[in-house]
Amino acid sequence: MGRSSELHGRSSRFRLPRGADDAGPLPDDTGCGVLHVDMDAFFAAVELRARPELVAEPVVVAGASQRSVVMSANYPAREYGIRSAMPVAQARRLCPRATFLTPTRGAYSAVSAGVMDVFREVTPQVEPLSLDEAFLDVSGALRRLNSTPAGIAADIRARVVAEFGITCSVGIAPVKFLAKLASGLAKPDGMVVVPRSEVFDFLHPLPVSALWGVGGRTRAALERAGISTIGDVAATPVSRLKRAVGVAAAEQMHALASGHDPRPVTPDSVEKSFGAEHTFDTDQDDPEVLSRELLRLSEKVAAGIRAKGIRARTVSIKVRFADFTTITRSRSLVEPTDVSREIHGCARTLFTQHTPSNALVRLLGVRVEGLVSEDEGEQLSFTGDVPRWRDAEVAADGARSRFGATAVYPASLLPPEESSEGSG
DNA sequence: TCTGGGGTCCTTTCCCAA
DNA sequence: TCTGTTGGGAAAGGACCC
Repeated sequence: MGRSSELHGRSSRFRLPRGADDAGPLPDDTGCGVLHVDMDAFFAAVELRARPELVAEPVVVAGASQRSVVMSANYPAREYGIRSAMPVAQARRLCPRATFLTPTRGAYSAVSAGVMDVFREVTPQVEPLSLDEAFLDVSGALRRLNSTPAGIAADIRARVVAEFGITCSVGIAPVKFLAKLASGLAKPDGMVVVPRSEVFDFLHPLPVSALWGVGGRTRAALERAGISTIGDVAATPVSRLKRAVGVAAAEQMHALASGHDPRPVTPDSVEKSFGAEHTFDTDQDDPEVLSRELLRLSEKVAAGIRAKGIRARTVSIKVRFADFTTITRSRSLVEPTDVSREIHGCARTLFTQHTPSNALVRLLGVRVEGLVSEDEGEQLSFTGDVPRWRDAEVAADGARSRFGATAVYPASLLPPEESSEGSG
């Protein structure tokens, strides 16, 4: 999703027209071991399976709150200029007759898991990037499947449509970054091969914003230095790039622009952090509301890491004020924890230390970092009540998994009249 | 126009210890 | 003992991605 639209119209000779993958001859894909598969308008496509009458109409998936943004828009909606991450109010102005659907909890994960299983039948070398996209390294599977990368891509596309009723696009290239660019150009419902011999013809006319890691700020900095295409980046000395964008970005950018991307497809990436955040419908300064939200987020984070069997060493909070300025504050614990009472205690301390009591708050977030597996993070220094709190929270996890997410929660999360009656 | 929620990675700054 | 340097880790924030 995202930036493919600005790339379209360029390098279109690399794109296989719809149907070409099972009809005409496939292009030279020798040495193109990496596939990037990306679902087309994923959330909208999943919703439209249940609403086939809307397929040709503009459809937007977005939250119901006034402050929601577009999560996904189908291609008819995109013709009106609607894009993901756009405020819903703006999307309604662009296309008042569009159908706005609220996301179906759980549906996208289920479809995603099924699609990823299809990929893993092709090769174990599958690296999911998000619910709707993944890299596959098929170089080790060619002989076993007696196929080519483009042939495998065509099979995957056919299976995803047949089994899940949604379309996907595939980029096929020698390295990850090129495969990802190629899938963007393939959208919607197509595939693009970047033959090894034509990497520079494909890459160098593209705008710098097509490079991984180049967003609005970096593009502006590059343009100030007179650099606007990927070919310009490749032709610019690294020392000059470093002055424009910093050391790490310059080195990465120059390598990518030269067609180098040493990153392997890695199936087992380790998570670095886990968090939850919430934007209020209206800005809040009520200490009661803010405190309750901080507890809810801490509970959610703690339950999340317990479910994954991990503990966290560092707790951080995020506070966005009414004027959209945002602070993050963090603190490391003596021992890693997965107990919400401890996470909440730390989050509450950070919040009271760093937020003026009358501040209007737009968003609150709780995140944990420094993750270790449960056995690594054995809590030897537990004192007093902590093990009992942990036992209680684990028991609540069990009840929630059997009776639903709202089965058990702290009394302080109940509306005032209920909590005063002591239920919960 | 009015900006979600989930993440990763990098840079800068500060503090502490050697 | 005092001062300066260096290096590492933690914290904070920014940019970016989907």
